[in-house]
Amino acid sequence: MAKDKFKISFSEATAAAFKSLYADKYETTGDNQVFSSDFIYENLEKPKDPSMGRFALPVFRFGKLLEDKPPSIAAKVAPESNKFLSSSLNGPVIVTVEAAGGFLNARPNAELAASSTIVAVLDSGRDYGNSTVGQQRKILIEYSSPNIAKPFGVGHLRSTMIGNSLRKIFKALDYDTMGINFLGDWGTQFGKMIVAYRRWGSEDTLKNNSVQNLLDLYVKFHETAKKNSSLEDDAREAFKKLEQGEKSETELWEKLKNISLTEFDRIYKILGVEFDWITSESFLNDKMAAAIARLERAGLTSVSEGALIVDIDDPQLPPVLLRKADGATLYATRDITGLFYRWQEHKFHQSLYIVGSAQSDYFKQLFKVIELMEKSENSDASNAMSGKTKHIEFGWVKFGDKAMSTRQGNIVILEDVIDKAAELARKRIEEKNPGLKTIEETSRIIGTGAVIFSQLSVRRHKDIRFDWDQVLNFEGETGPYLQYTHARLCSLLRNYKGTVSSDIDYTLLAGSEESRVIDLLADFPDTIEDAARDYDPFYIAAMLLKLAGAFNKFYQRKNKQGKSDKILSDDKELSAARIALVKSTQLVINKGLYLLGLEAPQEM
RNA sequence: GCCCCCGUAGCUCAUUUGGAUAGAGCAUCUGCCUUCUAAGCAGAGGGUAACAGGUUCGAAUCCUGUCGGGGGUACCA
Repeated sequence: MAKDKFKISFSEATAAAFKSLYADKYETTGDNQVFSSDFIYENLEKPKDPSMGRFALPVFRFGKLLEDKPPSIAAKVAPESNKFLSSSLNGPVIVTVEAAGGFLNARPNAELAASSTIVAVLDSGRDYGNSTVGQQRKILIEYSSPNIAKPFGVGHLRSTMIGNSLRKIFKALDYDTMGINFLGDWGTQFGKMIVAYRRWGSEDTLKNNSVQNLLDLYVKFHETAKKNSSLEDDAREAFKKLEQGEKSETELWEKLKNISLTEFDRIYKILGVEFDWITSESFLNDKMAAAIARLERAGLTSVSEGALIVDIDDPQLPPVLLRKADGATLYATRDITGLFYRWQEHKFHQSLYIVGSAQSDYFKQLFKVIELMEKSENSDASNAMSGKTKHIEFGWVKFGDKAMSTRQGNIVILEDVIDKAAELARKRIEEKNPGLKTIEETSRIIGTGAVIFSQLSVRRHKDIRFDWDQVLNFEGETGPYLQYTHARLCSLLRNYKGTVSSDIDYTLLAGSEESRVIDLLADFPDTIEDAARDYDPFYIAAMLLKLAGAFNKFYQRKNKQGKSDKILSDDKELSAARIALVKSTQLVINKGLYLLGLEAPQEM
């Protein structure tokens, strides 16, 4: 993480202040705790209320060490810190410290903060916020991974958008990222589809609106199977034949698969989602035997009730099935095989699975198998995939009160949602900006923006309730609000006649509204790293909302006469300074939206 | 039964490794466009953070228990 010069100055001055005020304690403690500037730097926090300062050091925990009361410590240290801060430099004081209860609140010199931030943003442009921490280490990210022969529902959206965003985030941090779409095109479900198609389907089923028809078949299968359990046996039988390469099953499967692939491709284009590798379960068909053999060699397998299993020696988790009693493989078999393959091909630093939390036990099992196997093989840690795989889980997308379930037909088709949102956006544009030439494209950008953002604006582990009214609302904490702010920034830049430059009078940007915007711009690089650390794009979404809010507040600020205090005016110096802030904000919102997977319209 | 996750304003959610007076948005109400995009801004009301204990200088956050919701629990993926 790039060190912040304001925080460094504060930490050094404050460590010096502690040393001089508590010299006796320093003698016994040495350069540790509050007497170490590094320690102070590491323990800085962000004040809850931004008006209290940009960063803060809580001193409560040092009460015992210093044998003093926290408010008293803060009250003594603050002036001493300020003394060091002003004496150590010839130039202006770059940070001022203020005691507030048990906190030392620090505020960078507004003018210096403005200049260092804006220079950094304008110099880096689109690269602002990027870093080199990844050092080109390889990260595999598996996301989306829908099942073929089912429509792309809102339930798949969460994995898709989190993964798509993480891929961009890790790329920005100089990781060598690889986005993988692991399509579910194998397994008993295709036995089900084959059985259902033979019973109720026809050539017509595959023609018009065919994915919807496939869903109807799938739902009908499960309805019927409730009453007639022999259907499930038929499905298993059909899948077994497919796995053995029987011609008629294979041909039908190919048809179902092609319909879905075309469909998914279209959806991903609409969403702007990209992958580096689109693969599928059937790709692993000829590699599973070797994978099973490897586990057998490692002495992990046994036969139980006719099935080939790995007992993972955990009372809380069931064994992993590799082969069913009828000889057919399971999802776990293919996942393990796929992992072997990915390791062999890519020797990844990390491999992430963006999959719902319902599967958390499953991934525990999976990773345990790998761990046991490598232990048994005596792999040395540097050449082991164990410990490098991670299940990035997220909450369910609920519809009504229930989880969305394809089997029960309780599913909202993603494209319906996007179409509705885009339609609504179009109406808004027709009312408000009827001259807009790119109305078609722009309404689509806004519609998808609303839908995508709804998935990323809640922390990953939480369940999301899918609510039409909420998704179709474009006001407040929404994607369209960010896009609107971006369009507004672009509009200002179009209206400005001069050239945007960071060579401006920074004293003109020292107001509290400007400072708030600048603080948030300065936080952006850390926010990207936070998002990467927790594998959660939410941090970026939340920060952008704050930034947009702070900017809009500045934009609509009124002057003393109660008139709006315009960004652009006859005052050339002032306009030049403000437009530099506008450009910086526009760049960061644009980049942030990009990292989330939203497009940023110039006009709307 | 056992295991995991969740419970914060009427609703949807923040509060990053425990920190300051628990904050936003939606909805409701009140203001603000003859000049930079009102998809905006300003303001009002709205809280026993499910409940009860515990740890701590300090708990929405950590621990224990209770209640409520969701998920998982070998031949689905």
